[in-house]
Amino acid sequence: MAKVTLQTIADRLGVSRATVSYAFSRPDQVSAELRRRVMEVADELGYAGPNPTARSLRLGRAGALGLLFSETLAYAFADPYAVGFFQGLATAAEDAGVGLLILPLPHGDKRTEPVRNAVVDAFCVVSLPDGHPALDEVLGRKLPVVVVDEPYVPGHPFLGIDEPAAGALAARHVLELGHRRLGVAMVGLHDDGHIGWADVARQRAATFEAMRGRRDGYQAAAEEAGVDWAGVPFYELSRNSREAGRQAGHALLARSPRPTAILTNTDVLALGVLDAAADLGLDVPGELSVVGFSDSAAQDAGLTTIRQAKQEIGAEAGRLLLAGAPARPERLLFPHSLIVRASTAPPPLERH
Amino acid sequence: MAKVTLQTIADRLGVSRATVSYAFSRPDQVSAELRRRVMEVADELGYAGPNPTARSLRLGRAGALGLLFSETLAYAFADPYAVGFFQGLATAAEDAGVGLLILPLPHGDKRTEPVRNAVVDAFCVVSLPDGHPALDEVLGRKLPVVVVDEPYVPGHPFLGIDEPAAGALAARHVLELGHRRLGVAMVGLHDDGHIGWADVARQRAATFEAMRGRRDGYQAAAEEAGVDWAGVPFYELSRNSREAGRQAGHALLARSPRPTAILTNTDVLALGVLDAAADLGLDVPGELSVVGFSDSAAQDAGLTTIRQAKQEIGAEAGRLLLAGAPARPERLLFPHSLIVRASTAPPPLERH
DNA sequence: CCTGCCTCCTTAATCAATTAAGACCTTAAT
DNA sequence: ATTAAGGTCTTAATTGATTAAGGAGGCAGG
Repeated sequence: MAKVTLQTIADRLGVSRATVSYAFSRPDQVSAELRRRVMEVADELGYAGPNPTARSLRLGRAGALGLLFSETLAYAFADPYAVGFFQGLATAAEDAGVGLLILPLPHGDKRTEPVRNAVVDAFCVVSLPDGHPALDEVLGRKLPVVVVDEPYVPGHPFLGIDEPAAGALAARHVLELGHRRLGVAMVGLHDDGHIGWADVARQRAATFEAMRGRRDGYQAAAEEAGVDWAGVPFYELSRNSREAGRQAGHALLARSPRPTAILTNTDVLALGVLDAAADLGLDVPGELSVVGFSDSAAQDAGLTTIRQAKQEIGAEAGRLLLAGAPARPERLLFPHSLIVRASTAPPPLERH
Repeated sequence: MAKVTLQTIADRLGVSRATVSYAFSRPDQVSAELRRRVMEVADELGYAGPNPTARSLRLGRAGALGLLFSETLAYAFADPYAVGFFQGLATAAEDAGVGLLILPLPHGDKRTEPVRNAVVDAFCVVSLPDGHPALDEVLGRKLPVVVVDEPYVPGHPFLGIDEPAAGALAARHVLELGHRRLGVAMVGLHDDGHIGWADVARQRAATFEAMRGRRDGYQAAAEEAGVDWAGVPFYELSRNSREAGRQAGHALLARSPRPTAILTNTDVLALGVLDAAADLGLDVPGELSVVGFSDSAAQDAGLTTIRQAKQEIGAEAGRLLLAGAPARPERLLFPHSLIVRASTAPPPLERH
């Protein structure tokens, strides 16, 4: 079965290729009778319709939006925050009738061919660490780009929240409740797979801008309240999973003196910290307060968290990229808010 | 800024287009010195690299896998079963270095251009109702296709579980515990948005093959145990959400006599039924048993459910499509198993 | 009969690359 | 001096479509 193209059909009918093309894509340009015959022959020969790649080439549009995640896809789909963002973006893509091309970025691997070869009209970059090679590759494509959450790339629209402000809001909440012995569990600061305590220098050196900003907010609020940040135990994770959160929880809760409030930068991590507290028979919020982030998995667990407009961000990213006119390079900050649920309360009274 | 192509660079350097192409894609075919100059000029002119569409056309490979869902994307991402499947497929795509092109299929709309124009090497179709127009469109593309869950398309590989057997397994579990008054809540039977009671005729006429099979399993097990199926209240939903499950739960639990066991075809629905039970102050499993499906959201809630190998199915689908050699059109059934947790128990004793 | 206007179709340029085959020059071996 | 072998670049065919411009024929109106 040789390849069937427009030309094959044209030859069969003794007409020109152009005519066959018109029969498919502009029926009014061709007599009904001939069109019928074209379709008949196409059917007979098993023609698969105008080749989309050739069509794309000629028309100069790919009909797809490229999507880049730092994490492997398997992991990205597991993160409720990412899923929320996806939903928003997908809705925008749907409205525009374009596909969403999800590009894999294998972990350590530096293969960026998928980005170089992606047949897309624009890129949406989500949470790439500072200086990730794929980002250069994307910018090299000279297509419209928006960046979500991180990193900020001058000259392209940026969508996200005011991370330091959001972090400070979370921290201030427990500080205002009276907590002074804080603990922090964070994921997504570095790319190196490190798990364990992180000192202030390492915290500051985080390669992921958004998380770095979030942490800066924690610290600023703590210092504002007179808490010495260097004394705050800070546990770093490499995977955003409930199990990882539990591990961090155990590490933090084993400290003496034990923290009375733990800040986490994802809800999933916070759930794990709650697991750890349960393991130790600690009452939440009586003996321990826990704050999550994103309001992605928090509701059922009664978790206090920071809500961010995931879906709105995704939808707006899609809209910017599909609008036709190139978007102005603005820094668009979306609202966030503190959602107080049942995982935070004033600290237990000190014993004397 | 005019368009920059290989030719632009070639003209600038007074060499042929072929040479420039070689400089980019086969460095060993060109002297180091010339290659350096090519790169220099490319940089200077702001060349974005070989056009992926043209490249795709020439090479005859798109570097992407098309993915089709019946649901809108926003909804698909919200379903934990779908997410699990995604993860498996994404991993396979990642390994092969190809992208995943997610194609939108707007709800009622019959626009199938996205499928016609998708630049992909193969399609993976997931859970399309019988006779969905997009399926014809996909088959018309004459590319490799695998179908997951439904519908079965002769001539193409099919991946899924033995739905009637899995359904029967779920039903048999509660029947063996002694339940005789069953209730059923199902989603994804029809495409018409109907919410409410469904009689046997309507149940049988379901356009989604997998769910139809699952239901057949329920009925077979019930009749095997001597339960009259026509007397089993059957509530149909159009959305797979916790809230929908709650609605179905209330409808079913308001029946007299009240069912002692409720079968649902998704875990999310089952959670909603548990909510309804809680609303009514019913003890689960003391007064009511609930069975979910998929083991996607069941663990934390202690839900008895049927586990299916979501990720494995996704991974295998990817492998089949990316293997190079066309896959044999087999019906691949993956294992499923009953996971008994805390939501099922023998029915309460009858009062006299 | 001539003109103008449709309708239907063809011609040919264009989109932006890849790559087998061949030309040309230099160097090394016989 | 002759031949072979490399290295470097060019020629030209190929991938599969879209579409502006133009031509041929039919038909109506002046």
